[in-house]
Amino acid sequence: MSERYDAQAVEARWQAAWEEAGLFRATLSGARPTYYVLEMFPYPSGRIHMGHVRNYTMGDVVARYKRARGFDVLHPMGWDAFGLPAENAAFERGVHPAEWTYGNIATMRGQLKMMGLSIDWEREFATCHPGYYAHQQALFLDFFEAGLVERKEAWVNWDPVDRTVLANEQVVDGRGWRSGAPVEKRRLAQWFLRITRYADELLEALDALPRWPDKVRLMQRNWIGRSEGARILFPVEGRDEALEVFTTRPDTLFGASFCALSPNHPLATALAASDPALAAFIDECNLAGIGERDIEAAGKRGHDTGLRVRHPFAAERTLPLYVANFVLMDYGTGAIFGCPAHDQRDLDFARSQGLPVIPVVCPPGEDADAVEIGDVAYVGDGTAINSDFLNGLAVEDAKASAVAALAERGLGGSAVSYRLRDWGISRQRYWGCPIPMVLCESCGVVPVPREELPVRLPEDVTFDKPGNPLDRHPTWKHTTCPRCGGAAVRSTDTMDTFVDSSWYFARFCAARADVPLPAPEVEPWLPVDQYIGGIEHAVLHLLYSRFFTKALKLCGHVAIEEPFSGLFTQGMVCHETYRDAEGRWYYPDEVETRAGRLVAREDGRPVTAGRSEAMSKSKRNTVDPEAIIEAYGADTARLFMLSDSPPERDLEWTDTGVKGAWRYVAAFWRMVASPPVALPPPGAGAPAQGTLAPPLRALRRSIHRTVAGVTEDLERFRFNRAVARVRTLTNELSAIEDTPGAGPVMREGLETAVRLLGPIVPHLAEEAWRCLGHESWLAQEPWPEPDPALLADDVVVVAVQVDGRKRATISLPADHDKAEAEEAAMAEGGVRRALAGREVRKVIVVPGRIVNVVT
RNA sequence: GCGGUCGUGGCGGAAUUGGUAGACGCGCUAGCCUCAGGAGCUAGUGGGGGCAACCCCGUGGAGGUUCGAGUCCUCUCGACCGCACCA
Repeated sequence: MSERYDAQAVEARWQAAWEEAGLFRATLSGARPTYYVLEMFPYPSGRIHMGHVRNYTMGDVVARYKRARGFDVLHPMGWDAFGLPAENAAFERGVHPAEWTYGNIATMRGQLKMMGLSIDWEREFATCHPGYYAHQQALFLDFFEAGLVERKEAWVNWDPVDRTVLANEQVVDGRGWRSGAPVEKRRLAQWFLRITRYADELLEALDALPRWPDKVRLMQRNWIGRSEGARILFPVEGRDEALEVFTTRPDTLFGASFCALSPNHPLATALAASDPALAAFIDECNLAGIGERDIEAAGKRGHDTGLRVRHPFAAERTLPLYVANFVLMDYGTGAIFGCPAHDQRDLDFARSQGLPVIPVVCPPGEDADAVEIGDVAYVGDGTAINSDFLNGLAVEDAKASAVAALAERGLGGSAVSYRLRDWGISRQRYWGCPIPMVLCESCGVVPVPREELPVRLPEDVTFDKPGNPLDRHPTWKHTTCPRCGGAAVRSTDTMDTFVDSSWYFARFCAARADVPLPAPEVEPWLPVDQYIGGIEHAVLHLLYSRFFTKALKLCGHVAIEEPFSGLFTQGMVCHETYRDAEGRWYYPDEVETRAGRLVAREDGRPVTAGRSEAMSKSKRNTVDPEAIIEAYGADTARLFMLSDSPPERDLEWTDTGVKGAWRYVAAFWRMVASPPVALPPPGAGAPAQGTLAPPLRALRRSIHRTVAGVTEDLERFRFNRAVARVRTLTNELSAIEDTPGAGPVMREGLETAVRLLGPIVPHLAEEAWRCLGHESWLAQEPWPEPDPALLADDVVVVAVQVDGRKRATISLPADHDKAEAEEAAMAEGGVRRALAGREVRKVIVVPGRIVNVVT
């Protein structure tokens, strides 16, 4: 008996050998087709987690599989290395963000290498390195020149204690996450990328991404939120201006009973200057929490400006103009007309203000005179009533007529509005890519000359005070204006880290090039053939990358339309949670079972197991990948990651499941190291089917069917099924009898299984390949091809039903006809018994599938 | 509220896409073996009935279409996810 499989030694040996041989270097042979597989690169938080293991295992399976299929494969890795946690570490522990980040990268690189990933490490980069962000600044200038960059005032979350702008996710219950101070809405000058310019393109191109999950495309569609409607002008009484409003329901215009402005609408601001009560109301709205819950709690409130606007279709009709808390400034025009009868929000507001409710759409089949609106607005289809020239028209026709009439009067026309807003990329932080712009008192906004790039982050910064270290650095921001030569200041904003991740996929094609994206190196690889990552990036990262690709194309950097032609979103890795009576969380390795009860390992206090949830530090339900790899080896971890659940679904991490994966690894090794039958030497070729005994013939068919099945499963990302198939084959091989001819079949079976396992458990497979007497790299061996002649059985088993219930199975030649099947079915005892005393009315025969006898 | 996904043994899941439900694995049961290991081997394992051959029930629930439904349709219950005053 051979000794136990020593995963750690085997894995370390092959990892070193692969690296030394440079097997995974991505090269453009020109002769083979290219394939670019990419997993979302990690944030260097400190250590890899199980989500990374799952993500990178899947990507590695694809990379190794495609290599075996004859592709030149690009499979790179890098680091999404800018971001706030590095600054928090600096603030809390006094370590410089760069030092913290590069230290984490070193640790995590080592951990990833332990996984045996077939990555081209020569292309590795970190986005915080000037060699990367220098090019990002150049791209920013290109975008600026192309008119895609804009500096404008925007409402932001301002933390008055930390003196910084906060992202929405850093505002918890209306307070800054670190200072705890109530966040204010402030208007500040910010840098924006004009993603809205591409709103329609980004929307329409979703249809050209068939290899993206429907769910993601739908989420992006909703995020862009295109809606068609009308722009309407309401002349303001006593003022020489008109209020512009966007609506999707111009057909309900005759039901209007008020207009309302957002608290931040310019007209509201202007009116507030001479109306202290209004000013107070607006302040109140801006101070109120920005969370939806807060708004819900506040209810619909408004302040009557005293102004009245004229109805565009009936000059004699005027409507009150309010400022209302529920009107959003960043959607449409920041002002609405309210038709309470057919919009729930307007109805709520109208009821609270005592405004009239005029039904103007009659639901189908109802009497126009009897239409009444209670507490629920009618938003459905119907026929226009109480609407002058629109009366009798269906909703869609009424919309068209209303728009035409508005255009005729010069009081509006059709319009499209989007939920998508321009991308504010300014962050008042240190650890990010500096925005290469200078602000000059006389010249305004001036780009930094290209020869001065990169604008480097200063290293001598302090984090002991709140606010932006770049802004308070003694010298860094002071510079001269590139245009007039006068004193000027640099923009002290850095870029949102989503900018960094919006083009890294392209940079991997030419990671060290001295221009951002040299076409000869970049074009053969792009777009990414298969992108893999978490669903949490369904909108932002993936939408920004799509926008960036269009912008890069506009500026001549790439020729592609879309960054990722295939996208796969994997599920999360979950684990049970453990808490004691006081609500304290415990890590899985801090609890154990004693006398059938879960207790804390340390003090034996009882612990209850809660539901399985996504692994997170806060719930302490994480399992450290490195510990698993040290205990069982990377192959076991990889196998488990793939085998227990479909990849798009959440995976429940269980210790027993991991042990099961380990058992398979060890058992497979045992079978290869000491096979149950003697193997002929390698290279003898496939055994001749005709000479074999029936069980060996069947086994060979099974081998070739497994190849076909696993191939299809891998192509379709059904890794769990692929694993199940190889396990089935392994079970069959281990049951082989020592009969004449068994040796060659066993060799064929083992070699096939090893090749099929290559992408999944690469170290075990490589070791087994050598053990079987080969001297080549399994990692470079071609994928097996099934023999088509062996895919079809010569005998098939067909179920026989009587009135739809299975009564027997019959064996038939594979090429049987209907009559044959019917005859065999009728002869079957179970069928005859079930038919006793009944009259056969019909027999349905689907050859190879089923016989159904109907009585 | 709007949009979406999903409900299959004790558990994770499979089912040639309308054709033998429960592959593969975990767990469990019984037995064997042993240099007592993170073992290994054999058999069994949806529920119920029967000595047995077999029979009945069974894919969240209720209907429907069909020779035939886990799969399609309608309603319903439940879980999860995304968006959320988007005019």
